[in-house]
Amino acid sequence: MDAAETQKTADFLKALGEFNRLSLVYNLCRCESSQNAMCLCDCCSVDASVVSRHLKVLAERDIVTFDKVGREKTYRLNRNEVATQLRVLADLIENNDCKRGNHDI
Amino acid sequence: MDAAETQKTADFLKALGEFNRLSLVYNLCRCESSQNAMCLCDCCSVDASVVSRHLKVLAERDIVTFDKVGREKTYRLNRNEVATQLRVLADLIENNDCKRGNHDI
DNA sequence: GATATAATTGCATAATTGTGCAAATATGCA
DNA sequence: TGCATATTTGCACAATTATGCAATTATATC
Repeated sequence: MDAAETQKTADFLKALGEFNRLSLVYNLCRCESSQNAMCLCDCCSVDASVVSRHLKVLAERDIVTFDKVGREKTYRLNRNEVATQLRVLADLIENNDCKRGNHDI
Repeated sequence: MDAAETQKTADFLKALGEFNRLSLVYNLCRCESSQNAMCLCDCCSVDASVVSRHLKVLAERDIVTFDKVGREKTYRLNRNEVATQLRVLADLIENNDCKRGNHDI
């Protein structure tokens, strides 16, 4: 587990580990279809600019993906990728194989 | 998913989502036996007081547990609990059941 | 009791992060 | 072109967080 890999995992967890961002993730989780940012604003009582910035952080960590449709951006949760990352970490911790250079995350 | 539950999950992820704390977790992950804080200092190049504070944060979120042995505290990773929390979150996200009041985390 | 080691705490500080507001940008539509 | 809506960005500021150092507490050993 080199430092760069540790940092990357920490960044992923940190992106999820903020109340409003996690609320956005849960909100997207409820939606089958993509949602635009304005719609997502409803779930947290913060300014649209704040939602924009939080979504940017989530996108940087590949937690969400967006499509640009006209003047809107529609976001969707990368369910499988996020779930996989969490499970790989869970396995790593539970199976005591941190000592192996596990870079499959 | 009420706000308190969301906050709790965010706090758990935030505790893991910091480089030195995650390094401590990986370090404990490698150890079968408990490790005292001084030993853990070796894995991150920060002051002992910083390690002490990080371990406190991890303990507050039940990520690690400690025993007091003489003047030392020996820490161990709560492997199963941490892995379970991560997997519950993974399932929640993957299975699109955020809408249910899943409080089993 | 004196001394050494482990760990914590108080304090100051630097760095990061979250936030709101106003302005700017981008796009759609009349 | 002019206006409305969606989103981002610049800026300032508040809040939080990470950190190191020095002092303190707790405990073991001489």
